[in-house]
Parts: sequence; structure tokens; C-alpha cells
Amino acid sequence: MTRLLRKVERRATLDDAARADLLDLPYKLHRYDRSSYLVREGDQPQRSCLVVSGFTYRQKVTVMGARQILSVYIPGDFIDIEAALLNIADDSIQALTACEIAQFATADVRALMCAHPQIALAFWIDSLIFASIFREWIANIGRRDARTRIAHLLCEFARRLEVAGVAEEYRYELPMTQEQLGDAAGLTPVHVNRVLRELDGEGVINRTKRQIEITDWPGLRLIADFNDTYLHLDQIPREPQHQSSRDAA
Amino acid sequence: MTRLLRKVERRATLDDAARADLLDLPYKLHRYDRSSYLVREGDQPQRSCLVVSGFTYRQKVTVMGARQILSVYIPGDFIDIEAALLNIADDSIQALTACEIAQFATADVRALMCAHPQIALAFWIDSLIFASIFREWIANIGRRDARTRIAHLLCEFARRLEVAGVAEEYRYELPMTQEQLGDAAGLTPVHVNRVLRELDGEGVINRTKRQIEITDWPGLRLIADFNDTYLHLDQIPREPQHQSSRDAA
DNA sequence: CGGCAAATTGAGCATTGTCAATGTCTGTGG
DNA sequence: CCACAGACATTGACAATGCTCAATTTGCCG
Repeated sequence: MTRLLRKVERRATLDDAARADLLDLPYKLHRYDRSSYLVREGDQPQRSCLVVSGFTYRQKVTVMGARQILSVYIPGDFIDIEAALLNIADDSIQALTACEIAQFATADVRALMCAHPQIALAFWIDSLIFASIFREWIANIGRRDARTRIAHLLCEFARRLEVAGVAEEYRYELPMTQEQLGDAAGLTPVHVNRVLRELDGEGVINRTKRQIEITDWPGLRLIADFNDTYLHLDQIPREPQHQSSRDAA
Repeated sequence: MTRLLRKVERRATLDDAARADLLDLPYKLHRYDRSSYLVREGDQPQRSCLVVSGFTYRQKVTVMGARQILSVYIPGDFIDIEAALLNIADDSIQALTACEIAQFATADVRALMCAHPQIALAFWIDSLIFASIFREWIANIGRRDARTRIAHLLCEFARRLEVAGVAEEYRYELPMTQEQLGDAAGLTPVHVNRVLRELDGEGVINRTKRQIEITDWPGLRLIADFNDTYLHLDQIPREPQHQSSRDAA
């Protein structure tokens, strides 16, 4: 729970009452197995989810049966704050790996946000950043070739995981199969394989099992047409905040 | 200004003080010519924009010079509420047609939202719906073929314009060139032309100048794999709901 | 009527998809 | 410790959707 507090305090300055109410927010910790559903398209969810450990993703399936992954969530991400404000889920959320999820009743979340507008703003900023990432994905899938797309995904994961404190700077565990990578990039698994292999062969990345090591960050960045402005990392140190208690949770 | 009030009242129940403050929100009305910029990527905007008349769109350009349109805004849309909360614009906003735009100082918007959480929630819901549309676009561009993509765009415009009261049910003015449609769908203008022509030839739509008439809505819907859940139109007539009791907090 | 932007069309091509086989790794049960 | 199953990765041959290039037509506006 202190994890949630830390997250919110990064985005806004809280008074004591707000901090107390936030810490009092009731929640349940759930464990999900790999590929189980947290939310199904069409649900009217009564709970909002925060990733404590593990990874999840959001997806949609077309009538033709093709799947598109819309977003990947990492530890610390508030997955579906919109559950508290929209009536119906328009896509599904699934566990990418086994994971622990903290769940909050949407009614409680709404009450908290109405009582403390600063908290609402903090959550809102979070959801705006996700919206920004969605837009970058539209551009990525719509206007970049396969090689660039995959490289871009790899860069995004690297930055996000690093900022979340889940990975070293240029090396991380990527728990996605090539099929899932393809579903995220709008490509077939076969082609993902070709591209990954090519990047590996050129020496910009290095793959061992599910681990990705970026051996030439400037090179990959260039290939990827990657600019991290859209992640709005500048939103993090916005307030005169304490950064010292990095991982005290 | 009453337009803005109406819009907000669709999403939340306001008390008299909130209504008064909202109506007092200072703004300037600007006119923009076709294809002029409202916001440029990299700006640190001090104003948020509401479309009063005309159309605008949001876009990004890749290093290779390809443009991707990320969103189209129609009268009544709050274009960039995120200007009030994020530090830097990660994409540009341009006028699709000559248009009138109401602009609000971000500081005023922030103050209003802090004073009246119900108003913040209303705006937030709006931005969550746009995020939902972004996700649908990711799926559309990532996993549907050209024909389906274009049909989907046409369906989306039809519904949105109708709900905004800007167009009749199955007939509307589409002020986009085929090149712009292509930039929205991740296709080349040449291919957009072929697809449009094909749909026209099959008799599901009818084009005259920039006007689109949908002559076979069920047919187009089917071709488009279109389901309007993601537009969250059910959020509009939500008055006597549990939401209101919460707002009293 | 001339000029321009946009739409249309055709021919050839390439990036990416499809299909199908094979290789590799990991965990499990014997 | 080994054999085996199953999931995933890799590869190759071939096809096709959508792109490029380039010409031409259409429609609008002064």
C-alpha cells in the first residue's frame, strides 16, 4: 500500500488527511496465473487493479480472430482506473506472467477521489500518460516498418522498466513470446522472429532465453525512431519530493 | 460557453456553485484557418482548447517523414485537456477545416477542477473515452485489412457526428482528403482511393464531393467489424445514478 | 479559361503474411 | 538420469496485400 502512496506522491502534493485516506483505502491482494483474465471485454467491473508484481496486458480480438495487444502493464501501474468511471470494459486484461494484483472497489476509489481532488489529479495524470502511450503505438503500428516497430517496443520496455526500478538500464526480462510481441506490434510471429534475429545479428541487441540486453542503445534508438517524450517521464520529479526511499516497500 | 456547460452536465451532476464557476471560466475565442497549427509537438501549452465549430486533428510525424493522424476532433470535443496536466505536448494539433476554438488558460482549468471535483471527473471521463478510442484505433490499424479499416473509420465518424448533433444519421460531411484518411488509417492515399471506390461500387456508401452517405448501415457495420461500445455512448444519459450520491462527498 | 489540389487508374514490386516443416528448450514422469 | 510432450523459436518457399511511381482526369476557384 505504501507503494501506491509513493506512486501518488510522485504526481501530486498530498495533505495529511489525503495521505491518511489513501492509506486507509481497502483492498484485496489477488494472485493470478499466467494468461488468466483480470477483466473481460463487456464486463462492468466493480474493481480497479494495481499491479504489485508480474506483468499484465490489455487486448482486443477482431471478428476475424486476430488479437491485438493494446498495452503492457508493469509493476506499479494502475491498470484500469477507468473501471471507476466508465460503465463497461471495452477490452480484456490478462496476466502476461503470474502476478499479484491489488484490487480496490470502484466505489471506494470514486469516494476517495471526490474527497481529495489532488489524488484524482494524480490518477488522472497517470491515465493521460497511458493515453499518450496509446497514441505513440498508433503511430508506431500505422507508420513504421516491422524492424522499426519491434525496435521501438524494445526501447519502450527498456525505459519503462528502468524507471519503475524493475530492470537494469540496458538489460531486462521480457516475458513475452514472439507471438505476443507480434500481437503488440501488428505483425505475425514469423516476421517478429526474422526481425529479432536481424537485430541480434547486427549486434544491437542480445537475446538469451527471455532476457533482452541492449548492446547498442544509441543504435537501437536510431533504428527505432525512439524519443521518450511521450512517456512523460518529466512528470515524475515535478514536485519537490523525496526520492530517497526508493524501494522501501 | 453554455455548450461547455451542457457537455459537462452530461457527465456529472453539478451544484450551483460549480455551475456558476464553470460559466465564469475565462476564455478566448480563436479562429484558425485550414491546416494551421493549434499546438506543436514539443510545446509547453498554456491553454486548453475546445472545438466550437469545424474540425481538428492530432498527428505525429516519424523520422521517415510519414504522418500518422491519431485522432479527429469534432465540435464539442475538448481537444487537449492534458495540456492542463502534462508538461509537454508529444504531438501536434492542426485544423482540419477552418474552425472556431475556445481556449482556456490551463491554470484556470486546474483551479476549477480542484475546486469542483465533479467537474474534474466529467473532464476525466471525456479523456478516458478518447483513450478508449485510441485503443480501438490501435486494434483497427494493427489487425484489420485496408477495407475493414476504412469502413471502421467511416462508421466511427457517423456515430460520433450523429451523437454530437452535427450530422444526420447516415449522411455527413467528411472534410478529409483521401490522403488524410490514409494518414489516419495507416494506408497510402492510392489504396484509400481503391477501397473507397470499392465500397462505393458495392453500394454500401455513396460519395458526392466530400459528403458520405451510408446507404447500407448494417452492411458497412459488418464489413467494418464495428461495435460502438468503445465510444462509451452509454456515459451520456447518466443522471439519476449512484454517481451523484458519491459526488456529495 | 488557366491553374491547382485532389481523385483516379495502371503496372510492377516489396514487405510482410501464409503454410508447413524442423529444431530447441524445459519440465515431468518413469 | 532419460525419454517424451508441449510450447516456442527458427527456417524456407511462396503468395498477396498494399506500396511506389507515374500518368491522367476531375472539380473547384479566381
